[in-house]
Amino acid sequence: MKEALVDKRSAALKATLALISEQGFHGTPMSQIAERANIGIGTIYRYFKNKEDLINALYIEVKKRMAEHIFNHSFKDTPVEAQLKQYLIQFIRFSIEHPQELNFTEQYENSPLITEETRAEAMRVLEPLMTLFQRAVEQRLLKAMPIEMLVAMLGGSAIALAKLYLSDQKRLDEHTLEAGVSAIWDLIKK
Amino acid sequence: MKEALVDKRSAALKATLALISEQGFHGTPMSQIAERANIGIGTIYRYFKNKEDLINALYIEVKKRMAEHIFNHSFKDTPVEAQLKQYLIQFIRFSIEHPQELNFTEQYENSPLITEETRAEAMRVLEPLMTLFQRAVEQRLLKAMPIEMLVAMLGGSAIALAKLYLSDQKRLDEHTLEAGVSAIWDLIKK
DNA sequence: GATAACAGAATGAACATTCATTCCTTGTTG
DNA sequence: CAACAAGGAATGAATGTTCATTCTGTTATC
Repeated sequence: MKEALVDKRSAALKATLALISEQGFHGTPMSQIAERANIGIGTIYRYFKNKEDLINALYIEVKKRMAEHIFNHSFKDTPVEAQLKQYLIQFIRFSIEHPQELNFTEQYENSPLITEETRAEAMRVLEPLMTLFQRAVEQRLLKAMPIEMLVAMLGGSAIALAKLYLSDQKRLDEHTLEAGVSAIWDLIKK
Repeated sequence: MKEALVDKRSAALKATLALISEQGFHGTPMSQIAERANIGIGTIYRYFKNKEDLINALYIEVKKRMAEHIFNHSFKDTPVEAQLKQYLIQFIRFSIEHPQELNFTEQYENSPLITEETRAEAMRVLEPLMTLFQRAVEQRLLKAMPIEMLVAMLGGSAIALAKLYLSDQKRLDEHTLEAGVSAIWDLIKK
């Protein structure tokens, strides 16, 4: 029965996400994950080598879901500026609609648990964004500085914006969101 | 003997900072902290109620040191734009010269260990920055959006910039730093 | 010699992981 | 079709380790 296999594995991942986003890595024992997922502790070890492996798999999965959302909800072949703004808006929307995901990834990326390899793997799912940046550079739309610097600052401010509207669960209306995204464009545009 | 008291207490804090910034909270047992600080485990408990208290105290101390650096290395009563840019430059300088501090605070701020109260306390040390923002608003220099949003995005991009130059320990020359800071000003300026 | 500082061994709780056992599905045989 | 195997999936109690905290004895200071 293939069904159950997929079921239990993803139940474990789902429980892990919910618990870690609230309690952190070390606040959430495997026993609690099993309980929340309605599976046995041993079952988790059928699908993941150990706790580290579980968390890593979750991280990659979440990153993929995020990237998928962003790129699937944006029209293609739009002028660079409009395209990038769409990406930003979709990223922030996703983050606000999926607080656990943002919480978890931020925790993990800022912890020493994450490996360079995993970081690189996560970078890879953002490839369309990097391609867009290349286009922007070719069209001389961006400030004259190292591209990683522009990407880093853009990412940092977008995440900060999303986090702000998660903590104060102030409503982020469409207009304010657009204003924020425009500001971020000003950050990188020539 | 007040001397030794200060000595051992700060030795504990120093060791905690170094170890946690490399190994994370849960990768660093109290025993290791004691060893590194050349003190007994029991001694740590003379100065801190428990591990949580130790980490919290360290966090506040680091934040204070950071704020002190920023505000002491900036001239006062300068026009808003120049003043803010100075703050940003000093923040990034401090972060690059004190990688452990940035690592540690980022870890802590993104973990569920930190309390709202501690967050508020940390905010308080940045009071001069908030005052400057108020001045900027009065002079209508900033984009028309909630001030917390501007602060958040500014902080996010500055931290991202500092982190970038920590990971790739690429040299961040004066010129590039200025360019980055100028970009961040564009992010918030009207 | 009294008081405070210090040290590190002892304690006990918590936890990740293992593994012997049970359960369930599917296939096989008469 | 009923009875029965076989094999993989699932389980959770048991294990061994790690670690925060406490306790007890020692050393320094006045």
